Amino acid sequence: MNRQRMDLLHDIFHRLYETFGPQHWWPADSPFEVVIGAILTQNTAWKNVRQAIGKLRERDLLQLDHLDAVPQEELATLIRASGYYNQKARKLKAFCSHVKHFWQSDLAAFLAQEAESLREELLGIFGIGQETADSIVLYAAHKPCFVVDAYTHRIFSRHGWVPEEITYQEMRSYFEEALERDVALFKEYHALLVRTGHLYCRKKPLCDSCPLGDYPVPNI
DNA sequence: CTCCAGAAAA
DNA sequence: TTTTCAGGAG
Repeated sequence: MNRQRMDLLHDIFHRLYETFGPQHWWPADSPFEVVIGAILTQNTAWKNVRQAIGKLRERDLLQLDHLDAVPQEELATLIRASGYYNQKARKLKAFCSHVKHFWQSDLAAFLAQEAESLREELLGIFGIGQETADSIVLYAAHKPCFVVDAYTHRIFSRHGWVPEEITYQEMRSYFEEALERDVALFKEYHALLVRTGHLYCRKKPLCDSCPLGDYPVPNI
C-alpha cells in the first residue's frame, strides 16, 4: 500500500489527537439514538440537534416502536429546532417503518448484519445517503467504515492531498486503504476532522492557528 | 442545481 | 444583519 499516504494519515491523526484529545463520539445513549442523531444533523449544527433529541427524550420517543407510533406532523413539531423538520420527520418515519417491516422492529438484528449489506440496505431507505449510512454503520453498528463529510473533503482538498473533484467513494477508499481496519481509530478520526473543520477549516479558513496550518497549501 | 429551515455564531 | 451548519432528494 501507499506508504506515503499511510504516514500522512497517521501523522495528521496524531497531531489532531494531541491537540484536541478524545472526542467521545457518537454522543448518544443507544444505537437508535445514534440513528436519530445521524438523520437530524444533516447539514445542521449539532447544538440544534441536541435540542430536538431532548424533546424526543421528554416524550420517551427514543425507542423505535415508540417513534414509529407518532404521527409525522406531531414528530415534525417536536424536532423543529433541527431544521428541515418536515423532511426529517419523514426520514425518521421511513427508517422506523423499514426496520419494522423487514426486521420486526429488531434494530439490533438489523445492525448486526455484515457491513456491506447493512450499508446497501441503509442506502435504500428514504433520507439516508452515503454519509448518514456510513455514520450509522460506524457509530451505531460499530463496524469499520470510514465516514467522509464536507469537512473531510474541505480539509484534504485544500491541502492538495486529494483532488477537488474527488467522489465520496474515492474519498472513503483513500482512508480505508491506508488505515488499519480499527473501529476505534475510524470513530476518533472522523470526530477529530469534524472538530478541526468546525474550528479552523471554515469557508474562511483560519490556517494561522490550525494544528494542520504548517502543512503546505498550494495556491489556487 | 434548487429546495428543505431553525438556531447561533460572526 | 449575514453566514454557517456531523446532507439528501427531486
